[in-house]
Amino acid sequence: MKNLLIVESPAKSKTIEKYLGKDYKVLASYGHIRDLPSKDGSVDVEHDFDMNYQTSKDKERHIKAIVAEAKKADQIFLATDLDREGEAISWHVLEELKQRIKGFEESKVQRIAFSEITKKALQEAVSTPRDLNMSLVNAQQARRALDYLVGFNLSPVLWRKVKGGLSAGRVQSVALRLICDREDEIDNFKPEEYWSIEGEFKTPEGKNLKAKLTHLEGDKLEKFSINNEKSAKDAVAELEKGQYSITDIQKKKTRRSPAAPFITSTLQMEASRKLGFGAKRTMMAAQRLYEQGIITYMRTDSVNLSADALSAVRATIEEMYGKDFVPKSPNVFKTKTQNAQEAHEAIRPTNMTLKAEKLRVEEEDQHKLYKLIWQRTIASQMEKAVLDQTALVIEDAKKNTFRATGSIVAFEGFMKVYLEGKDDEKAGDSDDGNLLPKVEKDDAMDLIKINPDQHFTEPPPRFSEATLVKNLEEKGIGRPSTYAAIISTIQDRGYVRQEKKRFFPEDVGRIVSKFLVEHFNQYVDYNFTANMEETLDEVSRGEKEWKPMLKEFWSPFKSTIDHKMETVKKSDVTTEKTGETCPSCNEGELLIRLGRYGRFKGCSRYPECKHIENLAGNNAEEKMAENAAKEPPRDTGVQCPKCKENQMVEKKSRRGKIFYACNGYPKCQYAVWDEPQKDTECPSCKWPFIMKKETKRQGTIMKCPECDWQDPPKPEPKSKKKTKADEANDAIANAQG
DNA sequence: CAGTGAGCGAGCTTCCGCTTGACTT
Repeated sequence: MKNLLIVESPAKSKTIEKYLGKDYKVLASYGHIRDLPSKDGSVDVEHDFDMNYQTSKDKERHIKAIVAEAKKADQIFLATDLDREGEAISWHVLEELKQRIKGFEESKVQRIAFSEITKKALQEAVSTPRDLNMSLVNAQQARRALDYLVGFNLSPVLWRKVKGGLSAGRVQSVALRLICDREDEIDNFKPEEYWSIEGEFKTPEGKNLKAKLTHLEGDKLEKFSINNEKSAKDAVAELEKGQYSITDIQKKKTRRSPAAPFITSTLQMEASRKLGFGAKRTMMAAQRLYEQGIITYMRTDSVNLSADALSAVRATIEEMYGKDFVPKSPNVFKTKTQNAQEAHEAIRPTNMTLKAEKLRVEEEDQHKLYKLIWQRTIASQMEKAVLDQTALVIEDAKKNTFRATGSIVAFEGFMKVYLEGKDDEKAGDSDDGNLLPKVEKDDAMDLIKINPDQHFTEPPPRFSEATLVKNLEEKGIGRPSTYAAIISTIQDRGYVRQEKKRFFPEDVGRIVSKFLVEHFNQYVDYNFTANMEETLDEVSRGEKEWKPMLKEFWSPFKSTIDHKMETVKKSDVTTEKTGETCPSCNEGELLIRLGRYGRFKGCSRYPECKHIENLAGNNAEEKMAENAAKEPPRDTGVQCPKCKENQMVEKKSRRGKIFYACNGYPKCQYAVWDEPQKDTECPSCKWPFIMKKETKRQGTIMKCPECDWQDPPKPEPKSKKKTKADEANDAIANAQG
């Protein structure tokens, strides 16, 4: 009796084989084994959306291994992940087996699923197999087809209407839109002035206390109640007259709950906030930890811990921190992700007793990340923290009211181990650890000083990798396995760049996003994916057929594509009129155009008039320098004889011809056609270098760029040597003479 | 003679989600 079990990941297969024993052979599919090839026609829209799947070259090895074992096996268990993609992978595996094995008995194939890798869960899964859920598979096929159709029809529109090499897609275009919309908000933001007023007091015991003004003559202050310097000064004058005392001491207990254990998105966010890792770096380190069996699977959207893990975590908490830190019943978390598939557990250490200090891994990144995961997992199952919050109310007879707040931690709870980081927090937002001096009700408070403080409202912050992923996830856009890839794509296309870990849109990005929003609004709408998922759910429940769903999407989409291809003019998308007259020729109009290095101003009469201006705020020069730095030109080691500042370097002309020019271009424009030779001098005119030239007739020759000197010397000028034509002419002349 | 663009128009680009590879002396 031989059983074959197929999972997606090879790291998983090893563990499972160990648990199931000798009767089971466990192989990995290494993800999807077939896919739509990246070319036109992979979804045949003419023939009822026929899907032309192909196995890829690099998966062939794994497929062959599965086929070989499948021939020998009595029973085959398809044990891929229990989500939509997993169901489809199982189906693709089955389809390949049927195609490659003659007389394959489909009856020996069964589908199983488990949500944790323990002996018990595995044995239970194997004893309760089911059939493939074709509705779920079809929902995946519909998703796959739709993504392909959007991407492979929208991208060519960009090539035609903006420029080549660009791309658009259900996910990346929304990510880009988020960044561009945010930039528009920042551009249109008008700062508003507001003032806050702080009072500095002395308590009867002589301690200083700062408190915020909350009421002015009985009126509650709102953010913009005091919005100019005069009102602030008037208020200060009024407040300085008062006699203040403590009129109320308010105490309350608040509880704070721990954050849920990590899922892919929160792991990426916290690693970014606390360790400064980018999404890619985080996932690399996590992958290594996973492969070594140190943590559970790192691409997940489930916040659940398995039952075994829960009891292990609770035991560890009790052992390390005592009974008081273990809640009566386990903390339960609800997913905040739209469209969560929950095929795996949350990300956690596989062995809670392995503390970060004892972890033996080579990479520092893995070490730091593991510590974070360990702490977060432990904290998630610890008791709530208890904070004692106190507010002191200080008032005068005219009901001018100040308030000072402070809190002390009465019980640390989970905060002993781990506190979640925050994005874009403003200083002074929290009163944690702010200790208040001892006072009694009715104590007189001597006013020392009133401090008015001018503020301006600030625009919303630009996205970081962490906040972008968070936003996408909340909208159900993208998956744990693709967050890092999305970030790479929008940067690789030149749509956005990162500066100090914040996303800034580039000119091309803004143009593309604006174009898509204007002409393909419903396909880059923030709710497009959510709507798609709703319909896919109907498909997976068997309430809707997948091909009619595709048809409903495709017909209006295709006609929009065709219509826009015909009617939208490229010039309307990429150029902008300024109404200014060209200062060089006084004839043409200045236009803002999109170039290789972003937008610039140029004359409409190009190429007759070559007037050009850099656009303010455009970092074209930077990008040109960056480009040059990528492929540093080959240095000849010869100093430029004109400016005597820079070296002569090898360059390529627009037509691809090699020449040699001063590296100080465009400041110094000295250039020659042939390669300058180091440590040479023209023996004739003493020019600081001579050049090496390859010729067909004479082979290699040396020559001076300034005078006629060359070695070997020039052959006799042609005019003195008679050509055949000359001889003929002579002959005619002789005959006539 | 290169650091931004037009148009002539070859032939090229592109999606999202699963997963980890590695030419061998």
